[in-house]
This record gives sequence, structure tokens and C-alpha cells, in this order.
Amino acid sequence: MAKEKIIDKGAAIRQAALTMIVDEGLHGLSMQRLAAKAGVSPGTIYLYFENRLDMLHQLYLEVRQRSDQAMLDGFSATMDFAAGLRVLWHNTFRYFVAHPIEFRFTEQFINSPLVAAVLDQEDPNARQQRRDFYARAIQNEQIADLPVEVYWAIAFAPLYQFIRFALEGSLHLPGDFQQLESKLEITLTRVIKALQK
Amino acid sequence: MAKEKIIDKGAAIRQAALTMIVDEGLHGLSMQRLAAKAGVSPGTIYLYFENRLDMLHQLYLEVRQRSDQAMLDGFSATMDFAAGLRVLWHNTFRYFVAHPIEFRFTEQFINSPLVAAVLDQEDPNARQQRRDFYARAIQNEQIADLPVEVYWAIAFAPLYQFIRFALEGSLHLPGDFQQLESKLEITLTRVIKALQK
DNA sequence: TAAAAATGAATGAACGTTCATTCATTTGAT
DNA sequence: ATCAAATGAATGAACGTTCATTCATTTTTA
Repeated sequence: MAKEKIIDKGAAIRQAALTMIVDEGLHGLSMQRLAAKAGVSPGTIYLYFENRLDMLHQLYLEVRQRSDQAMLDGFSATMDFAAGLRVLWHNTFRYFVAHPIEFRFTEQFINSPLVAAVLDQEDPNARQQRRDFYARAIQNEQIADLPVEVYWAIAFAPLYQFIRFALEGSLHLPGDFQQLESKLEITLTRVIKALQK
Repeated sequence: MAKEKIIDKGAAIRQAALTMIVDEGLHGLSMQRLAAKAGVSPGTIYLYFENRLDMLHQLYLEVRQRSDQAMLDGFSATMDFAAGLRVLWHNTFRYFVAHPIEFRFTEQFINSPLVAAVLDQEDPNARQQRRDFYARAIQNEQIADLPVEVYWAIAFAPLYQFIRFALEGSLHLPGDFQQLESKLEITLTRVIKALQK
């Protein structure tokens, strides 16, 4: 009943584009070489995307949507602060360790001027959930009443730096993932301490 | 005795290149448009740089050298941990708030695959000083005996995130810089708390 | 006036994008 | 059940432009 192999050209293009960007940079993505790598003709790309810039925007929004979704798995803004932050941290860490190409693509994109064009198109639900969580934690006196930039810089920047380390390192060695998760836990514990009243 | 105006073409090229990259991305830097913007002919660029890639590498290493120098101003690895970290944070913050283009260029570059080619050419003295400072702080029990990734993620990631916020925000408004420095100080205090034994 | 610095026209390769064309599949009339 | 008509996904050659780079020539400096 099921087809033996459905060749989804749109998916092939997306996949090839991400790895090309990660390997060669945003400037290294040429439409003709992308077509060759995706096993598709140049014209085909333009059936799926309006143009090169539109493709980059779409790629980012899709990748970002998926990681935002993964981050919120099992999370609720009404959770106890330490428990909620732990969920956010572990979800994010696991998702990006499993999807390193998406992590590096995201980092390249958000550090390029391209990001300005899509900032307002990011998932508003994810954003709102994180906001509510922060507001509630202050209200319940689970964390100090810190300015939002201070809160954000302490609560999340170490997480992303830690993921960067994890992806640079020797993740292929056995046992490394567990060791990393335990170091992540140490980091998280101290971050929570830093935010408390 | 001094010339009225010394036109340093090398400096004009470097300056124009940085702003072009910040405004249009690494892929937006074309040699011909760069020449036009720097008020120089295309061939002139090749008197100062071997080729486009060499220029990007040199730009990064020079920018990085200057920010590393600024960061270490008045710092010594033998300082008390809290005092030393405060010097590093404020130096870095002030330098990049005064040089936003260099900050954004650096962020773009280190998040691109180009960084791999120059990682081993970064200032080894700056690196060693930071290492010594970390080792001493543990030895003197001024901070907990944390894995280096944990230490680094907590001690510096919030600083760079905070600079990112500062550069996005309305720095041109009067009084904003002082307000930012006081928020930086709040962040630093909590980071130090997170690292202590 | 000799040397050094700078020029800018020229080059071929590569770029993003277009579009006339193909053809396997789906539709609908019989 | 048959088959002509219609569809639209996919192609890839071709377009005009822009790319990084070169080098014979001119300008500036000392």
C-alpha cells in the first residue's frame, strides 16, 4: 500500500541547503550548487521558494519553529521556576545535540543581518510562554526582581554557550553525552542559584 | 608639522569592509563595491591583502587583537577573582559599546565556518592569562572547582548576551549608558555568586 | 628621474533567475 | 473500460549581471 520511497524534493532541497550553509557559510550557498547537491535542477528550487532570500527566511522560520516546539515539550508557564527552567534547558540541550546542523545554521542566521527581516515572524506563543514564566517567577518570589535583560542573560546565555561547547567537542565518544548532561546540570544548578532572591 | 589629512587607504578599506559586512553580511562584501565605498580602486585592495579570504582573516585577527587588548587593560591573573572578573567585564563592555561595528563583525565571523581557519592564530597571551586566572581562582578557593566549560559558560556568556542587548537597545538616549552599566553590575554580582564555593 | 603606489579597464568564471519544453499522472467524456 | 485532453512538477539551457582578480599604464612621492 505504501510507496517504497517517496522522494520529497522540497525536503531534499531544505536538507542540502542547511548542510551547505553550515559547511560553507551563508555566502557559500549558491543556487546552482545547491540544486546539484539536492539532486534537483535549478529551476525546481523556484517551485518551492520565491527566490534565494525567501528560501533563507523560510528555512530559518521552520528550523526555529521546530526548536521552539521541542523546547516547550512538557513545559508550562505555571511550573515552579526551578522545575520549569530545568525542562527548558534539557529540552533545548537534547534537541540541539540531536540536531547540530540546525543549531549551527540558527546561530549563523541570527548573527547575520538577515535576521532583521524575520524577527517579527517568530513563534509568538513560545515568546509569550517564556514571558509569562518570567513574570510569574518574580511575582511568586522564586527569583529576584531582575531587569529582563539581566534575567535573560543569566538564565539562557550559559545554556547556549554550553551547547556550543558540546557540539565542538567529542560527542561521538561513548559516555560523553551523559557526562555532558551532568555538567549541564551543574551549570543549571548554579544559574538558578544566581537568579534566586 | 602634522599633515592636514593623512589618507590611509589601508584603514579606509578596513573600515569600509567592516561596515559593509555588518550591514549586508559576509556574503554582501563584494570587492568592487568595497573599493567604491572605500574611495579606492579595486586593484588597490590587492596591494593590502592577498585576496578576499585573506582580507577577512586579517580583519578578524586585527579586530580580535584590539578587543583582547582592551579587555586586559588593568587586569592581572593574580588579582582577587571578583575584582579581576569585574575588570574583564567592564573592559569588554565598554570596548564593544564604543565599537559596536567591531562587535557585530566579530559575532558574524565567529559564527561562520571561516573562523576555523584562524582559531589557532588568536592572541595566545590573552588566552593564557584567562586560563591562569581561572586556575588560580580554583586553587585559592575563590570559586568552586567547576569544569572549564561550566565556568566559561557562567562567567562570560551572560556578559556577551548583555552586550548584545545593549547594542540592540536605545544607546543614543541620554543616561542609558549609566543605566546599562548598573544593570551589568547586577548581572556580574549574580554571576560571581553562581561561581562561588 | 627613479621607484613606489595606485589606477581602472579587462577577464573568465560563477551568480541568481527565467521560461519554453517535456512527460508521467490525473481527469472526464464516452 | 478506454482513451483523448488537461495538468503541473520538473527540467536545463540560456540570460544579463556581478563576481574576484590581474596587469599594463598613470600618478605620486622622494
